[in-house]
Amino acid sequence: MDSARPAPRRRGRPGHDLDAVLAAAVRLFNARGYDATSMFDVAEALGITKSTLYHHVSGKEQLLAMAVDRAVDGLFEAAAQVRDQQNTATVRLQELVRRSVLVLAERLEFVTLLLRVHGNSEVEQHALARRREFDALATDLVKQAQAEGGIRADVEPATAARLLFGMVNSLIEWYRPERGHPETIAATVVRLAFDGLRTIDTTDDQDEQQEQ
Amino acid sequence: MDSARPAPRRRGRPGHDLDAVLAAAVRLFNARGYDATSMFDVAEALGITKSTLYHHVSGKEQLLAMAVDRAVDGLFEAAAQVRDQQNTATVRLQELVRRSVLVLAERLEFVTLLLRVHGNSEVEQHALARRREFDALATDLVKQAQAEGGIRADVEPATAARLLFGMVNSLIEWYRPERGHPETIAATVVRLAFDGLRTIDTTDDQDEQQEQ
DNA sequence: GTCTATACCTAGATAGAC
DNA sequence: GTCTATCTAGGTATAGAC
Repeated sequence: MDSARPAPRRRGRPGHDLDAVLAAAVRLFNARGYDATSMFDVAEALGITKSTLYHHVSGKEQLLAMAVDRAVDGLFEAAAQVRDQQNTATVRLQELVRRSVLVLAERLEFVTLLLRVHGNSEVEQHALARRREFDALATDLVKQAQAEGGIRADVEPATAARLLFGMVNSLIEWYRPERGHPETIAATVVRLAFDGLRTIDTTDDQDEQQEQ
Repeated sequence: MDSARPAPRRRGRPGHDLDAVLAAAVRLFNARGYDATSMFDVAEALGITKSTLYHHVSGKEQLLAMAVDRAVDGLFEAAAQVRDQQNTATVRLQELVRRSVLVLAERLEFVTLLLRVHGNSEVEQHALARRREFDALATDLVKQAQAEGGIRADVEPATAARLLFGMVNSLIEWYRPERGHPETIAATVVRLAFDGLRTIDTTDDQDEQQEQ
């Protein structure tokens, strides 16, 4: 469930389990790009040969598929949790942003890979389709929030949604676990997105924590 | 100076000029990724053979270098224009955001390529270094704006700058010329970033245009 | 300025021994 | 589960004729 470094290694003796292989692959895919990373590179990072790597996985694409699935699943779990809430659309939109940030932070490497997919294969096209699904869902929530008067209506819903989640997604470029708790950064993103950068005079949000 | 489609073709008779070659290459690099695009693909898009392509350019990396240079140059020109203004840091930050959006929109394909570089070669590392320079410059402006009380000080300058320009940069994922004038989208980004999504009661900004 | 032909290399993936 | 050896496809780049 986690992409942590130490590699749990379940039972096989000296062997690497699938999670360890995936973690090493995804790390390289993100650092150099999927296409620029060879199966030799992945094998080398694990201290094994290419052939041994192929004993663990069916091919390069399988690694990509597993990674983007973990990212997509996380995002849709967040969306499902938000959908089942009994709040206003505006609050649910805030919640979706917050939970999206948490997913990004906790599955950072998987989401990073997802957001860089081009559509060059069936696997990549499927990933893009699910991303579009998520975008549509977010846009719809923005539309509802505008209709109930919770957020400004002078911006196209699709535009607002894309800028909003563009800000969220930009986290993959610089967020690292050392830079603070996911919950803290999530709160910062929500605050900035909804209240803006400008100095606020009337503070209706009392938890003014200095970030990090 | 522009990356327009029709390809000026200066003098050589049936020949392609460098700008046309670059435009075709960059379009493919963005659509499939730099590494996933072969020189054959570029040649095919131009209706010539690989060898002929190599008559025009020294190699694949030269195409990448030219593209990212156009992007970087645009961003630093914007930064230089802002630096020479006699405004408050807050207004200059707004101006940097606005002009950055304009550069993104006008050099969309070049900037897209720039923002996807990994650092796999000298060319890419140089591009990354210049991006970091721009980030530092933006962070500094945020710090100044906070010091003069123009924007909220309860967020780390580096965090605010990265989220702010993360929103700006996310434009490359969805902005297309058909979606509206660059100036319009730039105004929307500035409004959203500085005033937030939340409904505003007191409108101190009178140009409330419905976007697109 | 464009072509055909090709050198040279690295990629993904497999065979089969241990 | 891991290895060495190898197949095959496709990549960048060049030589040299027209």
